[in-house]
Amino acid sequence: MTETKIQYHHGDLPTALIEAALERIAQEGVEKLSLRAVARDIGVSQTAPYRHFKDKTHLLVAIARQGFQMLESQKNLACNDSDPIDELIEGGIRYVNFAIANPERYKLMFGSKIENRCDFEDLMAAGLAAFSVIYDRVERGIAGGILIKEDPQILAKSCWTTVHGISSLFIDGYFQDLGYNLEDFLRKEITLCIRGILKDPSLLDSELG
Amino acid sequence: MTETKIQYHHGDLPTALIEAALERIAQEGVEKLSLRAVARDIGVSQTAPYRHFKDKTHLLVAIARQGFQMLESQKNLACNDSDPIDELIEGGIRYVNFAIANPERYKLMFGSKIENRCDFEDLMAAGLAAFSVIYDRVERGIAGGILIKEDPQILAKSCWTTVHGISSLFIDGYFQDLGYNLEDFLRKEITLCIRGILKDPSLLDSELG
DNA sequence: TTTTACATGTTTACACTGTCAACAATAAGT
DNA sequence: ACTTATTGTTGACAGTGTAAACATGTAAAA
Repeated sequence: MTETKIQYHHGDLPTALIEAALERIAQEGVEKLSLRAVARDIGVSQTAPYRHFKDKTHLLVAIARQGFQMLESQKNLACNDSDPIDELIEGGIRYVNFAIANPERYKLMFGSKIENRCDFEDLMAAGLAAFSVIYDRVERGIAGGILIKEDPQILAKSCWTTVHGISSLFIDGYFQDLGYNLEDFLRKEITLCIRGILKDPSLLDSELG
Repeated sequence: MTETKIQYHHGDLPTALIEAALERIAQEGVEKLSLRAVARDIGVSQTAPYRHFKDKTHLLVAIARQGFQMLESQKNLACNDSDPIDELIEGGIRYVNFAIANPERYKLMFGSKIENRCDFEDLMAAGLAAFSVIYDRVERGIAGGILIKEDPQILAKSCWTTVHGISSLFIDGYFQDLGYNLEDFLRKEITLCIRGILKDPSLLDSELG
């Protein structure tokens, strides 16, 4: 008996807006997203969104923040692996796979579409929370004597740099013709990064040519 | 005797457009750039640009392509250094410095502002030409037995990933509070990357804690 | 229960954008 | 000199983000 009557009050417009925006973003790219079009999709007036989001940017920020939370849980998935090296590598692969599976969302999370992203504290916080998954693992790796004795900030940023760099170059089309199966390519690249921060890099010699 | 008469024909509108656009981009960001505003700056009608660029995107592509050429020459600067390891590290530092010095331009070169960048063959070619500077050095490094015996594509992409990842995270504000002097930070990060592809990583032990 | 206040919608309007079509002035080629 | 191509201009259209004023439901206060 779910009547689909047209009612003045939508019920949950904020989440409806986010979902509709996500659909459009996935379909036609972040760059061409129009707030009015999203409102049209839901069947609501063009200014209705402004009751829930201060402006277009704030809607985008909400979507981006959600993305960081997804990213965080993706990386946490690989946690039950006992080997810290494997843990880092598998987490990295998961990261890049998320980015490639949700390219437009990823662009939104990092690209320049959100102007002055630094002003959105909760967004930055979500980004750093996702980062802290890497940080914690690296810290344990150092404590366990597996990684070199360096500032964990430095090592963790090295890892983040690698997965973000791969994701973003891939999405931008610069890694188009790899000549490799994607999974193999990722594994190699991420392994090289980890090799760089390993106390005994020869541990990974078996993985490389 | 340079008369500043208002003349119907501008003389060199294409480069004037690029320069004015660059100025605006640097000042207020790629995202808010308006073609009409650029035309206004030069004192030309709003549709004049269309005689020289098919549309707004084509102007942006021209600017981005120019950026890749600058990047290429920046990296080539560090070429007279005989030590291939130093060469790679110094080139990398130069890369990131360029990106940080020209953040909005860098965003344009990689961000999603140019839709379907893959369709612009010359743009992609300029990007790959810049990449080939890295590639060549890596190839020599492998031949000289300094880097591990792997597909140079893999190793070169590892380097590119690192410098691009650092640049882009830095520009996006995620590397805000480093706790380090920028130069030191860069050197450490890039050194870690190179360490990962070195046949004998202990060569760089003196550089790290 | 009635009334009042508030949250959530809508309509209208404005300034701005990218870009097209039609027209005008200059420069180049015969 | 006459024609043609190049490079400008004006005017228009559809689309955008968003502010202001107004309308409608809903929840709390009387």
